[in-house]
Amino acid sequence: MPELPEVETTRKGINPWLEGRIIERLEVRQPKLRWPIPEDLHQRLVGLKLAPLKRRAKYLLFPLLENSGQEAGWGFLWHLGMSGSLRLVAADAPWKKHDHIELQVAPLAEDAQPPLRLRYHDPRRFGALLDYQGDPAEHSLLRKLGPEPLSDAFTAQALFQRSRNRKLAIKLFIMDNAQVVGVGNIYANEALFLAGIDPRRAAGRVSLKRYQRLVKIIREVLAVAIEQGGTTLRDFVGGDGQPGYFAQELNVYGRAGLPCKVCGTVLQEVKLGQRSSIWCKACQA
DNA sequence: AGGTTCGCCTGCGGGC
DNA sequence: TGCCCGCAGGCGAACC
Repeated sequence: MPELPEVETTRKGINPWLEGRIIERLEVRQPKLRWPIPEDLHQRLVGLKLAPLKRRAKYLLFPLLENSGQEAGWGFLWHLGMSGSLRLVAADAPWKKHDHIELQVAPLAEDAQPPLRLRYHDPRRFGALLDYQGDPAEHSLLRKLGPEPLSDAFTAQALFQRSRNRKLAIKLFIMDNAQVVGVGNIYANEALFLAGIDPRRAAGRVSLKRYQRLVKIIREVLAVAIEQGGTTLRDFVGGDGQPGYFAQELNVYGRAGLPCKVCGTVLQEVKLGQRSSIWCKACQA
């Protein structure tokens, strides 16, 4: 499932092929994603120009410009859900099962390559494609989001303060988008292992010192994953390469019942908020 | 308001 | 080989 590093890698990978181009066509074969794709979106998009793609949390943002280069005052956002991927394909690429959407842009004069199209593939259809008006940060889906994990606004101090008296498990606390965005199940498990914190521990019972360590680790893990994403997911053009997991070594995720890579103790598993949580009872407390 | 559960989906693996 | 079932999971919505 795309976590923040995959979304960021996608943004970097597809932006060079889209930025500055005029939208010629949006083909929606399956409008039923998590929310229906607005019916008239395809009509309203044609003729507008794509500004540089942005990202907020796991949302890809596509701000729009008038042909003149002036801001259009709106744009669209794209969430990949659990199984979504965006790839650039040749114009004659056959539609595969679960290919739902294609965006076609006009090439720039200086584009050497034949025009490519952005194809959205999403078997489980938990993704979303919606328009936003004005400032995307004001959109209802983005408005209440916490800080970006790689920004200065993400601090141990804030996490510590906001967690006081909270009984919620620390793992669920750091997965709460209001505290920090982009920490999905995989990274929550991995970060807590690296920080030596039991995922079940009440967020309010985690010391400032441990939050400092945790914040540092979340930053490092995500930064490394984005770097590696640049390697493993470099090819966004052609091919069949469904973006997979990061090359990064996983210590606990998917390893319940296997020995801890550090101490050999059998890794435990428990459900927290319906998501599997794996930890080492010897290394994490 | 904090905390918990549901529901949207398809692919996959296990049991028979 | 095929069928049924349970499970996975981001995250907003609905609930207590």
